[in-house]
Amino acid sequence: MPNVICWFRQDLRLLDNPALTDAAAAGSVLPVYILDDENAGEHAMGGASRWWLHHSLNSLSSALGDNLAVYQGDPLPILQQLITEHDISAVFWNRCYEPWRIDRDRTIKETLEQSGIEVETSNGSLLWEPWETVKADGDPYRVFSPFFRKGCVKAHPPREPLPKPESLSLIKVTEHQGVDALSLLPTIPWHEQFEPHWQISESAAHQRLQEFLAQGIHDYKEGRNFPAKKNVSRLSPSLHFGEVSPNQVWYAAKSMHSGNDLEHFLSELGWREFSNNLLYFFPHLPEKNLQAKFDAFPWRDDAEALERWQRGMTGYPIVDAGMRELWQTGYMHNRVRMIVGSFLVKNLLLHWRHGERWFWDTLVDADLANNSASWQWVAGSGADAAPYFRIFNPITQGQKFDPDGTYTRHYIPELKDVPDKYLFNPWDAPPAILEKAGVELGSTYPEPIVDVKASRESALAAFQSLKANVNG
DNA sequence: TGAAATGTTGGGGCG
DNA sequence: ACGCCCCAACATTTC
Repeated sequence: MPNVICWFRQDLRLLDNPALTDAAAAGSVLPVYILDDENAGEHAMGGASRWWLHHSLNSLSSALGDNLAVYQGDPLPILQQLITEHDISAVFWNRCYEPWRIDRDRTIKETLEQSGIEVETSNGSLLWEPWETVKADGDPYRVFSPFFRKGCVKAHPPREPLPKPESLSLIKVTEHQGVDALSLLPTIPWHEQFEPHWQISESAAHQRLQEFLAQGIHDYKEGRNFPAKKNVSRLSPSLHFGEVSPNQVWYAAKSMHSGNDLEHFLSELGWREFSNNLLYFFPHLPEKNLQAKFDAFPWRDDAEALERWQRGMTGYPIVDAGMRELWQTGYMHNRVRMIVGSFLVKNLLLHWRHGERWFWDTLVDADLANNSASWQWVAGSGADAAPYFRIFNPITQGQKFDPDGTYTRHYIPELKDVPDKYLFNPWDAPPAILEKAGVELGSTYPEPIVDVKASRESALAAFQSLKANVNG
């Protein structure tokens, strides 16, 4: 049996792992993980993601009998050294789709092949790879619905999940760094509050999936809008790191359900595909407006407002609840992501990149494709984006989607005794009611940072000026 | 995967 | 019985 490497990246699982399956069939497998901050540049993993990765790597290594060889640095020389030391004849990995990884991996593949090493790459992370989903004329889709219906679902069914490799003969390496040496945990114990909210392993991801399919998916279409309800899957971090594959989720959901709730859930997987598709064809998506006319947008520069938004101190309870959920759990419910995003961009008039950067650092599910595509969607500068005039009102959004205040009061305990009627606009409450609730605006909870009505109007004016610039 | 302004309709109170 | 006004409840338009 030849010796081969299985290079784990965003596929930290044993089931439905094409690269691992192929490697196991080819020979004795040296399983490797390499933390690469060198090639990532400004897209190096954020803090919350590193915390997740720390636990996920420990789980994976333990599932491999503590045989995962862990390194840090530029992967090419590390792989070359391993190839020499262990007489490796082939390297297997599942493809990643961030521009910097594509460039890096292309170089690695070419270099290794030139030195006579076999390199085999597979699709382990997407239902449809970007180059499969182009329009008839070869251009990529820019609108979600036709992309998903025609480009994806109609084209061909996703690959069916693979079982765990039948036999897996592992090569033991003792001189690697180990997970702890990667120093993935924050030095300030910010992450300790994450712990109660997450179980991080391949089997935990499957448990989460099964629980969602048994319960949360019922009424998904409506219930997913309510952050206090348990109608969202919360699988995003596991999909990002690959503890579960989209193929496994896709087929498990289809085998158990049908109808509207299923269709809407599958289309959320579709948005993940769409984001990856956009990033692939528009590699500057994380930095540059997809619609160039937004380059002229008169963003404000206001460090204090940004910090109040980050800390959940804007004085708008539904916004602050979301931002505090993010800080405390590494996650935010999707409805609330849209609300806080709209607030940053359209009420505070701060550049969407500030939001993108903050989410990148604080989300356990931070994903370059999803994060940048979604921020551009919110800002209106992206593909198939929310039109610029779609500005969420944080008061009515709160009243609509957290009607009894369960979610908001959980994250904003200082407002827990404010009656529903004033929970989302406490400044309108009669002084006696605030006093009774133990609230003193400006002291126990902030005054609103901006007036929604006025800031909405200046946002519309700003977008209007953009239009004028383009037309003349 | 909006919100606000404006328009329309229809029931009820009232002279 | 009738017109008029008010206003809620929708519907449409506009940003």
